[in-house]
Amino acid sequence: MFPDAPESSAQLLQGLNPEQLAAVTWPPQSALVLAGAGSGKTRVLTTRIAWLLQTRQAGVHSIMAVTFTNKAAKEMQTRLGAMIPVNVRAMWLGTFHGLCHRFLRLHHREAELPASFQILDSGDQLSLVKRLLKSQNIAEEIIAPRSLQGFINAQKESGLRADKLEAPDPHTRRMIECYAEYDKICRREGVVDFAELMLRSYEILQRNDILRQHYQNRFNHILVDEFQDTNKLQYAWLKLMAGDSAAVFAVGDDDQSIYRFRGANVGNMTALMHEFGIDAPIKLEQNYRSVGNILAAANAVIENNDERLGKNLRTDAAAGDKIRYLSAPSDFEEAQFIIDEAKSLHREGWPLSEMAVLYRSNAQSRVIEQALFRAGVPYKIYGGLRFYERQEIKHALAYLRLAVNPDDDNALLRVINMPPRGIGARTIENLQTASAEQGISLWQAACNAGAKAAKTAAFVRLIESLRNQVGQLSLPEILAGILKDSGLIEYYQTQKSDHQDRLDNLDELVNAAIEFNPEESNFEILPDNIAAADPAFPLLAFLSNAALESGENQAGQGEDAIQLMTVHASKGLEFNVVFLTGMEEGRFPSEMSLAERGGLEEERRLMYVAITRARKRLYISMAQQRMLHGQTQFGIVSRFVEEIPPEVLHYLSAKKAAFASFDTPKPRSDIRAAETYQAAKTYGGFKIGQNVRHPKFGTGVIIDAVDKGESARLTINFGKEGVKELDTKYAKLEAV
DNA sequence: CGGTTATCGATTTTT
DNA sequence: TCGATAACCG
Repeated sequence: MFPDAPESSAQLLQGLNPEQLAAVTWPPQSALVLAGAGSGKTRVLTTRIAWLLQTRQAGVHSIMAVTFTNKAAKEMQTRLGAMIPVNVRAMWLGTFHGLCHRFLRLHHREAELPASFQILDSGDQLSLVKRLLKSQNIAEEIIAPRSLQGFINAQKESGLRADKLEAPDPHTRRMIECYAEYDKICRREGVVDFAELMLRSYEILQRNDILRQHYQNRFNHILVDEFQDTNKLQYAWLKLMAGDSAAVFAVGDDDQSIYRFRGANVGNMTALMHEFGIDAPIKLEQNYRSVGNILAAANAVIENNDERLGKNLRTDAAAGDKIRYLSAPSDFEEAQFIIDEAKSLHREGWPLSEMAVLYRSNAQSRVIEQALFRAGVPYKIYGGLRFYERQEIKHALAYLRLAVNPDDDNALLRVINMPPRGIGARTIENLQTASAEQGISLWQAACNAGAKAAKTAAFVRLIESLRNQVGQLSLPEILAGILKDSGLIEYYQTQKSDHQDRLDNLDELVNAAIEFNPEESNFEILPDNIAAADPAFPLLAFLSNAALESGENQAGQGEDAIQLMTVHASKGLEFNVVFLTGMEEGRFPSEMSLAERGGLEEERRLMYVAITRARKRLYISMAQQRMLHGQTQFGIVSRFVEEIPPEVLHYLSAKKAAFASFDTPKPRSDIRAAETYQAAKTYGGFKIGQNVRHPKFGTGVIIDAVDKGESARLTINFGKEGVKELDTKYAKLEAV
């Protein structure tokens, strides 16, 4: 089946540098590959799999490859397919959650789950939590739904069930009780949240010797991408899957660990080394992406972090352009600058799609977006609400879920009165009381109540007839049918606003159903897979897919547009031109992160990620004045900019611009002009928003002032030195 | 029941 | 500022 092994494997390894070659052809032992940004990480990972297969050291069935995102999994799959003729689908290649899902479908009996179990996405999870709090009569002020949701997920991701938890205080005790109740509801309704997919799989492996041994025998090679992002539970799961014999080949970069806030544990990297007998990591330090000056900046910034495994990127590329830095008078002018620059680069022939505007938080995108819109420059924003999160899509899917499992209370509540069919809060409350009293699902309660309540009975009939179609009609037929029969389409047609978008999305959903191929989903198609024989199989597969896939694989591609996204969202991407915006103390590094232990270092890693996205040209900008949350905020330049060696920076009219704006404030064309003017009042010769220098504290910005006649009391933000209150009578302040 | 007003709060996010 | 969510009234 394979071409002659030695020859073709030489071809496979062609063009790898010595570090990469060492990693790819590492003996069948565990390894940690420290792969810097742009060092060919994905290539190493995929080539190693291809090499293992081609040299027959491993068969497809004995390899597991894990990623975090569907995108990364898909990319590995395609790249692997291009390298070597192999049935990649037979391999366990996918996301942590995708593989756990597959595992639970295969072993749903051991997992004590119904064959038709459904996956809750975070929105579903939140509504379940809210429902639970209401039923327990716990006010939102006592326990916020989101905090309970976070609590439950955090516990699950540490591998802890409610009965294992100890309460240090009464408040936590209530949370633990809610956690226990939450799991009970999930079991009753046959639903599983994201963290549960992992935890349940882990527990089965732990408790079931036969299964554990089966998988430990099966997988000889476990390859993990973005290992620095794994959480405690994922690491424990990997350990169980690996057992004593499998070689874990983990690729990651501790300098790009930016997801601690959602449970990622960089400590897993050193833990892996200790527990899997790895003496030293393999370092990939040759960077193939960025020009010298950009790399120098990245290295210089990240060197300020203490807790590192140690790694320094190098490149053969020329120094290239210097990093262009602009201190703009306002967010408005910062945006304008970016647009002018992007337009001129575009005229020079750079595609817009090769330019990215990065910001720390989503709220910062608005100014830039508006400016782009006015200038007529096409742009694409990442990170809006996803296709499968839209309400009309969730409504439609809820009907499908009821078709598969009517006991899914979440789904029932979502659509029992959507479109409005006269079943109001009162009726629903009655159903909920009945369900709680008799320990039955809302659906069963609705069936019982049918005789008395005509409207409820009509809904029950609607769902019944839907259920009868399962196995009779095809998935798209069922979907299109229920959209019509339920009145959902008609409802949106009669709505005044944003109806067309929603109708288009529903059409899109039907299209997705037509094109959906269950065999390509997360299910492993095996002759003995009971799920695959179920008449509801296409529906189940489609729904699982919708929950696990964000669904913006091909959305809006084609047009040449500037890419707007948060720094987080940019991880893993690269662009010829990057505009790194909003580089102000308090925004980046974010004020909130400074309060957390290790927060500053994580922000710095984020900065490192941002810088290393750029191939050829990097712009860094800050706004001395920014409109945020309806208020004008004054800021000074981020300490991270000051960590960049001056010799790789090129200053663009920074100080001139600063003076110009405050000495001669020009009326701005938008409504905010009035507020801009207010900042021009002087206090002891200084103005709010002005930059000043203090002999001891350095440079700062005046954020507030109280006039005291002769002198003034100024509140000044000195960045690293903190916020000080100084009197102009005593403090030696000079304007900058 | 369903639309309208008031209130709150606000990094980062994948599955 | 703006958006989501909750109480409120017709």
